[in-house]
Amino acid sequence: MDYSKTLNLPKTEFPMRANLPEREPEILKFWEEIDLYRMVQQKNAGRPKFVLHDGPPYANGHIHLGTTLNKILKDIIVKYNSMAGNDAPYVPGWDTHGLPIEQQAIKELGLDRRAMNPVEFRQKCREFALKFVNIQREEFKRLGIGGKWEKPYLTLHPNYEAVQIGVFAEMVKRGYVYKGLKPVFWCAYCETALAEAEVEYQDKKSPAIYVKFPVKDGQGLLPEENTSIVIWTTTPWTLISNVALCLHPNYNYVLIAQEKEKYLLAEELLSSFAQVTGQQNLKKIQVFRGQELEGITCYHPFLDRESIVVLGEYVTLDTGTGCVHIAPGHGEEDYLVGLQYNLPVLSPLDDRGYFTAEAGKFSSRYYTDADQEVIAELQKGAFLIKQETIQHQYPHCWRCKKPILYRATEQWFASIDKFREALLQAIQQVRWIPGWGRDRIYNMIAHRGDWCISRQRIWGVPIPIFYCAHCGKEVINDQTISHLQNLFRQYGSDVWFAREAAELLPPDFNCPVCTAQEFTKETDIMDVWFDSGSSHLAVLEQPDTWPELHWPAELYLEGSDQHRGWFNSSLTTSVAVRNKAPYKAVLTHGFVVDENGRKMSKSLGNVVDPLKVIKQMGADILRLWVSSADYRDDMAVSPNILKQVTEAYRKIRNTARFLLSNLYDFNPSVDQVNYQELTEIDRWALVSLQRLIQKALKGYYDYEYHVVYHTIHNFCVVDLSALYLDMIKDRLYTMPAQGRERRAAQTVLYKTLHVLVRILTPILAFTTEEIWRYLPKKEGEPASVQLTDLPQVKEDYLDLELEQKWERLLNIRAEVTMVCEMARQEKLIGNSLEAEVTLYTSGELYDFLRREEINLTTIFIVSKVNLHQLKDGQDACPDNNNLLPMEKQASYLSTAKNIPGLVVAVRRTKGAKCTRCWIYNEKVGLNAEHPTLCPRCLELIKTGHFA
RNA sequence: GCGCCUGUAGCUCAAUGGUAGAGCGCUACUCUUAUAAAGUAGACGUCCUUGGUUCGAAUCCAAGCAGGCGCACCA
Repeated sequence: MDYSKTLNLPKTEFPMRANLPEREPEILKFWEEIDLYRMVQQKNAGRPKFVLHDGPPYANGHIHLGTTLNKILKDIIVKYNSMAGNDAPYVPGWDTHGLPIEQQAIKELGLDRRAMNPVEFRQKCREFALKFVNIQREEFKRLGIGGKWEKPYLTLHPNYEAVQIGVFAEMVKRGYVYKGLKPVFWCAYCETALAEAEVEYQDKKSPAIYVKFPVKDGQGLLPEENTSIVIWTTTPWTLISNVALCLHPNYNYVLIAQEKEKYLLAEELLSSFAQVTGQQNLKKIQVFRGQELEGITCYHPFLDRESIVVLGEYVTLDTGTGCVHIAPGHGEEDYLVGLQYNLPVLSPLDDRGYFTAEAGKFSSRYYTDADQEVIAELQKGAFLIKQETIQHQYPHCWRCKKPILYRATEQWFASIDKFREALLQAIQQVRWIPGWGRDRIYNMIAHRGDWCISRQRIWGVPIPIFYCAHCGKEVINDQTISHLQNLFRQYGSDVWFAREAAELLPPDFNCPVCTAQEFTKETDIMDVWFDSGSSHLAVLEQPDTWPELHWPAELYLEGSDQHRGWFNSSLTTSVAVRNKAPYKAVLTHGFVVDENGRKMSKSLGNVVDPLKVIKQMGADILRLWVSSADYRDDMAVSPNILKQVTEAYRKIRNTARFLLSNLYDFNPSVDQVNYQELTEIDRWALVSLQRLIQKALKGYYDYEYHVVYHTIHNFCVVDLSALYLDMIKDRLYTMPAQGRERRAAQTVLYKTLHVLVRILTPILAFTTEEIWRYLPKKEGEPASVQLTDLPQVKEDYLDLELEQKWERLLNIRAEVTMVCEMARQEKLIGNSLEAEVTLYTSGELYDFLRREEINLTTIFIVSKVNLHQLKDGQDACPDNNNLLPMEKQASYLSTAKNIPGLVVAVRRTKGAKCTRCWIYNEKVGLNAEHPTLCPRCLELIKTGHFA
């Protein structure tokens, strides 16, 4: 007879193979059909708000692994909060303005922006940006990210722009904005000022020259005759704008003589100077302290101009001569020194990098071409000591990759100094995770210069300032701004480019200064960092559009590079107009690197494309990867690592599948067994489950998802797969289907899966939904697992005494399985059910085992366990005299090392295998009708009590 | 160059200053009633390096190396 028909073997439709690339889109469709995000919001209405404000990715390409990591982390946080008693809305956003989009639009659409009218050009940029918003939106959704995708925020939305110019105006009102002539990074090719963030450093070859500045007035310290201060520069063209020479106040400068000439330079650089220039026989005449020489004047070598000696701490001695030529119009530090000494700022260059008439004989030359002319000019006057070519790192435009220059132009600035203290104080009110983020942004703010807000570009939000055509005064006030805001809300910022100034001002508007009625408008637009930096007001505080949000946000979460970026610009605008940070906490993550810790780059060939991973393995694999590692550090990814993640995924999935397959006939509403009626093994499983909940919830709470991952994975592998599930198989398969014993095990399986599926939901969004569909439901349970709440620890299940006892039992079990393995190696047994185990022990341990005796075969999963008490004084050393005669032939192991006082002996059981339950029993064969059954199975079959 | 962070088994992570652990992967074995599953066992570590503090250092300190991020690469 085939007794397997009388067993309750596992059964489920839940597929073992995930086939995520095909299954996930189905689930996505389901979520859309039921409008899951809205349902989650409804479920959480009235709960405490947890607003995670989305940092807007830039809409100019497909998503990459960095944005994937960021968005998945955000989604885990939002899903966790949504299931942990909070109302956690998520409004995604995009950064849609700026130079990169302009340039890509130009390139991809073949536009000539000079030939187009600005409104038309902006339309193309908008289309380009919106195209990628749509692409990225679908890509993010595919990752399982939940949010208000149908109503995201875009920095190009009319209302957003209106709020943004309001922020700017408020800053003007508070006196934080000024127009200044200041050197900024300038790209002559792109014809615009660049933000610091838009600059990258690359190798460049430059001429390096040593130049003589003849002393005009040595102030009694330096002789004037044939005496020069020697400077070194790698940008000869900037000499045209030279107005000073800078020395370090505390360095020694030496006056040396070579033949008739005398040179002044830093003492420490004398030898390198001699070497480079090939000058020999240099005689030291006198040594000065830099600060002594302040105020000495020199002749400009080829212009009719004086150059004065000034002092600066920033002068270094690594290259050059320790004497730095100063052109305040062409360098940040030059400019600062210039301010200190009230030096003129010369910057005779136009937007395209050509010298203006102001440059005299150099006018209309391209600035780099002027290098040679300057050198020629120096040679002509014998002011050039030496020329060489050096390779150094030089700032380049991040878009066109061309070298850039420093150029003083009229720009609008935010004066950080005016509210730096407030910024620093606001930083102290924020929780920075990890803690070092605070120091990082604090130091950054403490040292940053003024914020250059202007960009000489088209695709952005205009700086909303008018100029009186009569008196030239700039005009911006509540009246003009609120009028403009209305226009922006109606027409978007395009209106600024489409209309003349008069059509942008309130009717009959007069200049507040001179009452004139004619105006021009500012042509600069704002830095895109001002766009995204205004999002906290343009999004969080717009109840008409997003009533679910509030200001300030509970959390910002971005990569650690955003300390200088979005965290910074958002803080700046927020403190400027609200005196407070826009976020209560800031969490940062590291960057994606390869398995060797190197950054991803095309040239290294180590780039992992998330879209490919989704196609090949599924989004849940990416989500599990994000959860698997500690993101506060850099996150490594490689095919090998993804493979490992996939293995873990399979284990989790298959564990869930096994639980499901044993719940096929279980109705939680009627079949659950009371705690009091559970076996000890079951209760122990529930203790383990509580430990899982504890650890996982703490991991979520602490933003440590790798702890959650490891805890869950470990639980599946050890507590369930290796222990509990293995131990209860007999009960599940062979005992009466509806009997208390089997229902007890099923009760635990059910509770376990119900916990597992929920506690995994923030991470494995798709798979948990799939599991949820198969899970036996009680009435009233929601259609999506995301509409449930996370499990809580049930204190009643935390039986500490039981837990301790089981720790001991499992240690003994480990010992037994090891001895079984030895027996197996010796081909004494195969399946552990072929083993009969004898435990030799005494004293307390014997008493302990005696009390647990009935459970031991189940725990060890063997057919028989004998307990043998050693006599007093006998120890449990592997002394054959201690063993029963039959065990002398058996495989055995002393375990004095691991479990003192215990010897485990294993032999092949004498009984025969019951063909129903596979347990070996000496009484198999006694019944003629069922000669292959053990007494237990016989009883069940005879009474028909197995269904 | 400067600042911050990181550096434990092939991988992902643990380890109040007290004999370095887990899981995965790998190898071998077992099972065939979770089966493109499941169980058991085994091997695998100069805890980045070098100094120092300490009775004792993966852990504290210093220097260095490697990687990441940021600042600056100036003249």
